[in-house]
Amino acid sequence: MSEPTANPATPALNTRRQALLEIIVSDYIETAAPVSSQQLARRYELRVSPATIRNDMAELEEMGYISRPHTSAGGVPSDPGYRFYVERAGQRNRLPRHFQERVRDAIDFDEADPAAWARSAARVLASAVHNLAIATTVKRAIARVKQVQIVHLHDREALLVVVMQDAQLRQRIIHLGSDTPQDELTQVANRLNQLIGGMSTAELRTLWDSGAVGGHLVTTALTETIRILSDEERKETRERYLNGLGHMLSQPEFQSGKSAQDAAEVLDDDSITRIFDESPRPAEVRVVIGQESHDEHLRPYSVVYATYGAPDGATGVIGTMGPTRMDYTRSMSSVRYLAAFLSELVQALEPSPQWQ
Amino acid sequence: MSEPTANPATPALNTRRQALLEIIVSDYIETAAPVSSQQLARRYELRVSPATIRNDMAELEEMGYISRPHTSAGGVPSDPGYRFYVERAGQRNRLPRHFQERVRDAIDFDEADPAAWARSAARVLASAVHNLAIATTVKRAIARVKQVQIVHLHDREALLVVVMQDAQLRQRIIHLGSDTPQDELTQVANRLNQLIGGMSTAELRTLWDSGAVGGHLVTTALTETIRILSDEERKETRERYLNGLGHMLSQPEFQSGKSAQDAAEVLDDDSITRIFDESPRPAEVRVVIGQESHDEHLRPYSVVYATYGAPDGATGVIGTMGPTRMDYTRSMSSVRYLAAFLSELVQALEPSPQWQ
DNA sequence: AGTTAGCACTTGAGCGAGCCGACTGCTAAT
DNA sequence: ATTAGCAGTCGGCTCGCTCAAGTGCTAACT
Repeated sequence: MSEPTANPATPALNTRRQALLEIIVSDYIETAAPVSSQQLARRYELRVSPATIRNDMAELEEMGYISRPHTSAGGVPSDPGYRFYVERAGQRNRLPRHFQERVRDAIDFDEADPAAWARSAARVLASAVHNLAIATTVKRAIARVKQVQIVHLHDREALLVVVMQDAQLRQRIIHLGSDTPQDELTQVANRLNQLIGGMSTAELRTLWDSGAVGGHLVTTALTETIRILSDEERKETRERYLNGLGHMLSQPEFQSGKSAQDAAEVLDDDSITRIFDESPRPAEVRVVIGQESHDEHLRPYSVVYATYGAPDGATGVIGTMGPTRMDYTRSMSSVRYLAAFLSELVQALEPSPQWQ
Repeated sequence: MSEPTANPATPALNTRRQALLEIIVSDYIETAAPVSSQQLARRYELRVSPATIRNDMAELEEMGYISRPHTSAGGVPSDPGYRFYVERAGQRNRLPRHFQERVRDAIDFDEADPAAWARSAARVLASAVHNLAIATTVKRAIARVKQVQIVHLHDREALLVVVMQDAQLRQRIIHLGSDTPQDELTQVANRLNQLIGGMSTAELRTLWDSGAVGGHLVTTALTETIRILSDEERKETRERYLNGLGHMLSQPEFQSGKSAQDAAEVLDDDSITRIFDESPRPAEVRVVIGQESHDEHLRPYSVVYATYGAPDGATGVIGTMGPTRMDYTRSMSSVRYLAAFLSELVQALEPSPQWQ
C-alpha cells in the first residue's frame, strides 16, 4: 500500500500532469478500457507527442495515481487517482438530462410517506447513475411521541398506533385485561395524549416511574409506547430501498472478472447500511473509493452518499454504489440534488427545529 | 416444442421408467451435473445394467422428459421432466432441519407489522432454499376503513392516519382551511369514526354523495380517506421484500452460462409481482417451471409460490425463485409451511370472516 | 421380449504453440 | 524538455492435439 495523498503534502505535480491525470481518469470512466498514450494524443488536444505523455504517465504511475494491468498496456486509474479526480472535479455540477423533472415526477409530497419517497428516490437515482442506488427512510436520534391511538381489533386484543414527532407511524399489538369497547379505548388514548404528547423516551420513563398514571389500560399503553420508542432508538429501524442492481451488473467490470455474486451478497447482509452509519453532515456528499472503505466487502466498490433530513431531526441516507470506475461527477451531483430534495420534503413534515 | 403432458394422456411410461425419471431429476437437482447411465447404476440399487438404463433414457429423451447437452453426454431434465417430478414427489414433506424453529424465532407476532413479518419471512425462506425469496405484505381486494385520526403537524397542515380493517396503516398530508388546534382535529376524527367505521369504499362514496356530512374539515378528511381506500384497491400497494439473491447466484448455473445481470433485472422491474398476480387459492402451492411461465423474463427460472392471508380477507404472496434445477420438494414444503404460518398471524389481526 | 456385454464413435475440456496487434520503454536526435 | 524511431513485452486468439467420459449400436444371452 503506497499512500500518496492527493494533497499539498505530495511532491507537486506540474499543471500539465494534473490535467493529464484528470483526462486519463475521465477517459477511463467513459470507456472502461486502459488508456494509452497514443489515444490520449489523438482524442484530446494535448499539443504534445505520445512520447511525452508516456513520460508523464510513467511519473503518475510512480506516484501511485495510475497502474497498469501488464507491462505493455495502457494506464488504469488506481484508488488515489480517482480520489484526485474527485477532489479536483467533484464540485462540478453535472446532473443528467432532465434529472430535476424526473425527480419531481417520481416523488409525490402529498403521499406523506417517507418510505414511498425513499423507494422512488432510489429508483430515479439508479437509472440516473446506471448503478445500484440505496435510499433509507428517516429516523430521529431521539424519538418523540406525538400522539397515540388504540384501535380495538377483536376479543381482548387491540392495536396501539403511535404517531411519532416526524410523522412516522409505528404499531404494536396490545393485550387487554378484558374485552373493552372502542369508545373507552379512545378515551384512554385521548387522556394519554394530554399527558405524553411531545415527550421523549427519557421523559416517558420518568413519567412511568413517578406512578402518576393510573389504570391498567393506561399503564399497558404507556409501557408499549415506551417500548416502541426505545426500539426506535436502539434498533436500525430505517427501511432500506435498493434499486438498479441490474444497471450495476451491466457495467463491463462484471462481464468478466468481478463477481456478481459478491455484489449480491453485499445487499443481502447489511454492509451498506453499516457504511451509512457514519453519516456525513447534511448537505455534504461523501465519497468512499475502493480500498478506502472500512468494510472489507465494500473494498471492490465505491460509494457516494449523503445524509438528508432535518438538522437535529429525522435523517435518512441516500447513495449509490458501483465499481470504482464510476461516474463520480454525475453521481455526486445526483446524490446532492436528491438529498436536498428529500430534505425539503421531510422538513415539511415536522415542526421547524426552533419549535422544540 | 414437443409437448408431452405428464398425465394419463401420454403413452404410459412403465413403472421402472417412471422411477428412473424421478431418480434422474433428483440426482441432477443434487449434483447439477448431467447424469450418466453408469453413475445411475452405481449410485442407486437399480438391479439393471447401464445398457438397460441407456435404453430407458433414450425413451425418456424421445418423450421429451430429458435432453442432452451434446451427443456424448448424460441426461439433464427438461421442463416436462421437472413437471413430472413435481407432480410425483411434490406433496412429500421435506422441510429443512429446524425450519419450524427458525421461522418461530424470526417472526414476532407482537410486532403486529405485516411488513416486518414479510421481511423476516423472505429472509428465512431464502436461507432455507438457497435461492431468492420474495414476500409481499397483505392487501384486501375490498378495503374497509376501521378508524381515522387527524394529527396536527404545523401551520395549516395535518396528517391523516387511516387504520384499515386488516390493521394496516396508511397516511396522507391534508391541508387545512385554517390553523386548527389538535383538540378540534381529534373531535372531528371521533365524529367521523362514528359515521364511517367499517365502511367500504363504495359505502363511503354513497355517504359522500348524500351530502350528509357537513363541515369543511370533515369533508376534506372524508375525501382523502376515500382516496386512500380507492388507491389501495386500484394500485398494487403491497410492499415486496426480496432476499437471497446472493444464494441464488451461488448456484452453479450462474458460474458459467446464465447471466446474473438478467436475474438482477428481473428484480428491478416488476416481473415477479406480475406472476404473483394470478394468485393461487390459499393453501395451494403453485409451481411454474421455466418455459411454462407467461412472462418472458421468467422463462429461464422456476418459481414456487403460495398465497397467504385470510379467506376473503387480506392476502399476500410468498415464494421463491431459482434456476429450473431447484429443490422443488424442499421449496414447496417451505413455502407451504410459511404461507400457513403467516396466514395465522394475519388472521389474528382482523375479525374472523363470519363477523362481516 | 427384454436385458446385457462389448466396442467403436462422438464430443467437450484442457493444454501448449504460435501468431498478431497494441503499447510501452529506451535511446538518440532536436 | 520534447520528440521520432524502434526493439521488446505481453495478452488474446486460434489451431491442433490428446484425454476421459459416455453414448449408440450390434450381437449374444435368458
